[in-house]
Amino acid sequence: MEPLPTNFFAESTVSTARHLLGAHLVHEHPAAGRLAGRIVETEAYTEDDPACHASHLSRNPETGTITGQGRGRDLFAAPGTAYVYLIYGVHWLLNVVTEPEGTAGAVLIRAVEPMAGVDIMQEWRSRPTTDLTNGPGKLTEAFGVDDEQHGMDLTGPPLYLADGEAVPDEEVATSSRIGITKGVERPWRWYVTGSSFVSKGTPSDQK
DNA sequence: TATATGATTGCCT
DNA sequence: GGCAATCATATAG
Repeated sequence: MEPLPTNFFAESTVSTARHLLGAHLVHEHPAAGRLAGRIVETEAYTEDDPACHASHLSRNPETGTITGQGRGRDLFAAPGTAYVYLIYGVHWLLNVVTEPEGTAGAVLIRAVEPMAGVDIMQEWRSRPTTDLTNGPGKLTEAFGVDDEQHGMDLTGPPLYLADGEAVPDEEVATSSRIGITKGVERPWRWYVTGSSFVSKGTPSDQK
């Protein structure tokens, strides 16, 4: 199980999100040891996407200067960089920055299937196994991820993405993204059908 | 400067 | 099913 290389994340955000299904999220935690899970749900956010944190920013192609302030600036970082942010003042969400440096984009890791360190995850979350990592805010708690990991390179330890068995198209479904109010029509959520670790959210284009 | 909102979750009725 | 938690950032004034 090898770490995914930087160029894996340099391709388009949308295809990266699709191909991240089946890959592994690994955290070699300094205190708790090795935590790992198989990715079963992702979402894509791109530079021209109204739902993206970088949507209100712009970049001068000549100078590379980014106009505007805030966390979205970090979406222009090098591919494979961790983008971790606080949502609702309560939960941390983990993204992987995509596209070449200077172009904004990221894939949100929404759900994983626990593979290693389940006992630790259970200790930290005190919930049933199937409710440990089946949501973006849940898996960061289970993996011990917060703003300490923001900006880290995810192509090597301690926190990284590793290859896994590819998920065939027959086992992959798409939908609109969950919990957003802008860019609702874009079908940029991918998940593994039949996995009991996919999040329970409702796609934003549904009632 | 002030107010509203969000890539969510879990507890309460 | 309803809603509070809790804060960074966006947007209004």
